[in-house]
Amino acid sequence: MHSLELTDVTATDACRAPLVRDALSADAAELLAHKLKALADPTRLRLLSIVRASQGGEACVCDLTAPVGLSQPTVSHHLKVLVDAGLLSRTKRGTWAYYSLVPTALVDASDSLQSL
Amino acid sequence: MHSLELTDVTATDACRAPLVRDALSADAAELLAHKLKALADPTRLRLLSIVRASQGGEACVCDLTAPVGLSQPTVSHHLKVLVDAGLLSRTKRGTWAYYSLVPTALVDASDSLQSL
DNA sequence: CCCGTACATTGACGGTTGTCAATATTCGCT
DNA sequence: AGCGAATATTGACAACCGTCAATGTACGGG
Repeated sequence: MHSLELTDVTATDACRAPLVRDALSADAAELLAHKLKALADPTRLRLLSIVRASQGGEACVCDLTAPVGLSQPTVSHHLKVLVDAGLLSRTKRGTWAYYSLVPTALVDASDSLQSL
Repeated sequence: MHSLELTDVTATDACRAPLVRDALSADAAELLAHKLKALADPTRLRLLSIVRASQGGEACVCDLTAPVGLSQPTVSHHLKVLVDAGLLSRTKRGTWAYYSLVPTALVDASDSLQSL
């Protein structure tokens, strides 16, 4: 009845801890890391937070430079990074560019983290 | 009775979107960014995932180098980053160093993200 | 006591990143 | 048409980051 006793082995003297369930694939890791990299900067976190806290859930660049205390090109750069990562969306009205949160983006990233 | 009408202003022709609630402080942003920076790397995400998926919730360095395909010093470096960020804990047993997830660390980071 | 094994640390090197000044672009207004 | 304001893009530079080879450290077994 005990035909396949091939399992185990490797156990005794070494470390070899087998996986109980499968881990993140290299591709999935690369993808998630890219999104997290966009979030892993204090300035960008504040920009996201300010946009989220703004009336109507949107803000233009001129609203954002003063609070973070950085030059306009730098702020534009950070906003571009956030847009490219799918966290912010950009709408141009007249001369102004309004940025707002992509609805489920933060929750999605957050979920990916918990189910690592 | 209406002695200080100095407020408002700035409203009409410009963008000036007022904040509905307060945004992340610079200090809080710096703190969260530090933790996210530790997470924002594909190799470190995979290391976390493998540790989590390992039997007993722990793994030693020799279990981790092969799956990620990097040199032992590099893996040790990444593990140190994760420990310093409070995401992993290290226990030495004999010659081996066992790494395991800090219980609520991932959930905490995840919560911080959602309540940006 | 010495050897081998598991892991950490150091030093070096190329690639990436955050920042700004300068410049370009786009749009509304007169 | 032309000007000014809001934003984007470019180029440059210093700082940081991921990686490895080489070396150091600590532990267990003969």
